[in-house]
Amino acid sequence: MTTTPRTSLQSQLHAQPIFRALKDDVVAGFAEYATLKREKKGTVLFAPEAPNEKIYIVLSGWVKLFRETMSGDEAVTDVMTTGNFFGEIGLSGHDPMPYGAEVVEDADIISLPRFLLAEEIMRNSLFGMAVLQNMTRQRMQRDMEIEHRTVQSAPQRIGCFLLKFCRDAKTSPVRVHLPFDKTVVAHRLGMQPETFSRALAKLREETGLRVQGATVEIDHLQRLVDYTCSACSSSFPCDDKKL
Amino acid sequence: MTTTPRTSLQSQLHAQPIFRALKDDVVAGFAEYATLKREKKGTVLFAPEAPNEKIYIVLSGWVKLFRETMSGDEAVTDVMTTGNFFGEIGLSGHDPMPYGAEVVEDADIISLPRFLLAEEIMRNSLFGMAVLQNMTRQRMQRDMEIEHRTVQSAPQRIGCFLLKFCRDAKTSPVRVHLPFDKTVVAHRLGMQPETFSRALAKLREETGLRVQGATVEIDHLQRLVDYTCSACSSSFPCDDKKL
DNA sequence: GTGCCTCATTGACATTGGTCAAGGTTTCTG
DNA sequence: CAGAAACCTTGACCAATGTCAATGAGGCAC
Repeated sequence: MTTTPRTSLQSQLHAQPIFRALKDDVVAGFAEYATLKREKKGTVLFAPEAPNEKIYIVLSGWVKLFRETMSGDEAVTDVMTTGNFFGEIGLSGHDPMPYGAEVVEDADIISLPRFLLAEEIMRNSLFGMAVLQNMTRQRMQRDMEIEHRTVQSAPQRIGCFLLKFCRDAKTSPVRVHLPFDKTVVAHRLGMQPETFSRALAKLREETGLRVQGATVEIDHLQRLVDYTCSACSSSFPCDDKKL
Repeated sequence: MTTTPRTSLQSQLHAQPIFRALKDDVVAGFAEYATLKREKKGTVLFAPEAPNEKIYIVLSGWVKLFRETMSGDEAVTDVMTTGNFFGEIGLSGHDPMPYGAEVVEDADIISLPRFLLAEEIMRNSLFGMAVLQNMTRQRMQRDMEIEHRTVQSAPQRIGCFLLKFCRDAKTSPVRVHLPFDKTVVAHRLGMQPETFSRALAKLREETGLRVQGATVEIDHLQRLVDYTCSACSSSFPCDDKKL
């Protein structure tokens, strides 16, 4: 709702991982066209199939990317947060977006016209390479996701999800706070909310963690790792760091 | 097994979609380092997690990309054919490959060192953009795949797979020949061979197609489309053309 | 604080797909 | 052509997940 002064916007932009290596004047140029907005939970940034000329950078909060069938079923392909960006830079012209984006937890989001990035990619191949690497990583994450949904059980997928928030903490007990609604987590993991609920209960029995609303306390990290990562190609501190 | 003369290799390279716009001398440079080999079904080009410095271009035949858990379960993320290439250009240095590649139908494959492409990307931003677009398309296909595996039933996924080979043919009846083993198709679609068998039988009842070994005759294309595409975000001639 | 609204859980049941085991078919090889 | 090997299908059974419906809990507005 609020639009911050240019200078602040510029420094926010420059702080972003993808833009960090860019020269000041380039980022300043971006800032000219950029907008920072605070978006509320539930806001749809763009619908699937809608034409869209912008790319979005998440400063805080969470945004889910999803696809939707005609019968109303939805598949969540990713949930983005601080430092992530999305919006199909590679797409030509007015092509419709292959997915939609909805804010699932109040978020600060910068948007800027796609063509600016495209221009800079053509001008600065180092930047182009960085964007390419980011896209490669996204593709790898999708591969991972396909693997998970094929070979992991529902409780294991939840375990895997929880472990992402335990990267640093090597020592149990760890306390994790679910960053968005359980319903969204469920869909993010490719299951129904009811299944999520039951699967979480099973995970609790199986690995001795405790659940209190959106807070999960993991007393025996190793037990969770053993239970979860046995059905995965990579193993625990599985660094799928996003750019 | 056979290594063809440079000149032929060069023209083969130049005929590839990604390289089409490159200058002759650049392609000639690639050809210096490239190798063309005929690979037999069953050959593993590289194992998951193995370090690998090459990228591969498929001239003919089929190659599956897959990930493997420690317990031996496997998830096929894609199956590549004529004109496709793979091999993680974005990856830095000696990083291990996030997937493995196995020939599933005798194939002619060109391989060339990854660094050549990386160099050309830095030199020629138009080429870089082409590679970026290719990677974007790959990411989009993965999104699609995630959607399919989430919202489509097994028979529908098979229907969708068959329809990919009916792009041109607008008029039933259409005859489709499965390009590789049913077992591989099954895993490509995220199901067990047994399930595939039964699901195909169901699809036959449901849409009136006929199956004879690896040959499928679709008498009522529209019926298949109706049955299949109702559970998908895009609809029939769904052009997910790969670069 | 009361009431409403959204989110979460639970139960009962249906459906789908996976697993194990056996038998059939095709293809390759000598 | 015979035999082997790989591939495919089928049956019986089971486990996992989805669906529908009802109930419960937490948070926000007034």
